[in-house]
Amino acid sequence: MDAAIEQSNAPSAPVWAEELLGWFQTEQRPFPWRRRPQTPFRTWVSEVMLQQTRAETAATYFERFLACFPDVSALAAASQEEVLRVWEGLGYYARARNLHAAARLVVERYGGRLPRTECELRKLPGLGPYTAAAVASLAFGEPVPAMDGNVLRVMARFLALDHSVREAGVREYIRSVLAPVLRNVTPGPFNEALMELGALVCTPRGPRCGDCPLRTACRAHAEGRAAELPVRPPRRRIPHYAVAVGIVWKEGKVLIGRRRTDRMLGGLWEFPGGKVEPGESPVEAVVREIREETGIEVAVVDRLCTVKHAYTHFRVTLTAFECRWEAGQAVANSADCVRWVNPDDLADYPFPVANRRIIHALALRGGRQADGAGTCQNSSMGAW
DNA sequence: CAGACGTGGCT
DNA sequence: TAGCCAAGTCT
Repeated sequence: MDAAIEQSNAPSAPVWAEELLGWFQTEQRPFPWRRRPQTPFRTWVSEVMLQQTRAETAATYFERFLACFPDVSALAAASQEEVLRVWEGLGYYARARNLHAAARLVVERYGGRLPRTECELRKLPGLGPYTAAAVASLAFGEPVPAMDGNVLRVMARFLALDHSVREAGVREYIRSVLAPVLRNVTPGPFNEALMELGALVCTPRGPRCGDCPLRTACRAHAEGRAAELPVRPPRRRIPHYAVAVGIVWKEGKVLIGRRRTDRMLGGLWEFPGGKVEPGESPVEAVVREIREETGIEVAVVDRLCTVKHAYTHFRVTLTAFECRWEAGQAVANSADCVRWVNPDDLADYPFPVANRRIIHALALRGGRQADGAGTCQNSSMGAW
């Protein structure tokens, strides 16, 4: 027909974008952050929780977190420790520390109101390229693409890109494709729809192209290689460490230390201990590590449990020993601070999951370690 | 820019 | 079992 007439119309969204929005309307999952009230704060919290985290996992934490901290003011008024306690088990604890710090900034600098633009949001700690765009578009309707792992994968297939989406140039290209579309759709739902499509249909492995609203426009599908894209870099092998930790008893209390905030698991508490060095037994290691870390002398009384745990870039086998304080005053040589606490109060402190398992084993064992009670009678000690 | 940074689920 | 993966950010 007459192309000139078509061009004279106001720009409209491509057909595939409308198909996507229609699909999202019927197929989206009912997550708590999609229910009312949809405040910017709730959107922000959900986006941070969803970083590198399954939506089902984030959902359970989301409800509890919002019950504890219903708005920016409540979060800003809380202590970092309270926030970490609620975040415990969700991982990537820098997210919680940054979220808390950002809430305080919002109260101090923005009168308790979240900034409304991607550009301003980007200045807050914990809001990177993705989250700033996500909050700006979902909460405030700014027409900017929110490009998370789902969107990058969907678009790498949609456009049949042969280069890794980790390359900055590839991301910029995808942005250049999406940016004009965003101006002709409702930005929030469109961004959410693209992510939901990646989560439900255009999955990393075994994409369900038969159910995809974009299949007629998808280049990878047309070429029969949706499952082969996007190209992935090879994974590195991760090391495995043996770690020994001590539950050190003194006058009915046990010793814990808080990890420095700039380290892994920063701000969380843990039992003292450390890596078992080559040629060293776990018992020798725990005595040495506790001496180095806290300055006290301990004697190993019993083995409590062994916990295997996989972190992102290494694995550990943790062996926990019950120990008796022998001499010295505990000081924080490597920790942020150390504290003797009643074992019943361990529930009040944020601990990493591996340490929480040790606490669980301690509770199952029952009883208390009386001072001076318990000697190293276990005949299997030599095997440790 | 590559590596650090958690955890649980699935294969 | 061990690896891969899940709505990234920071340095």
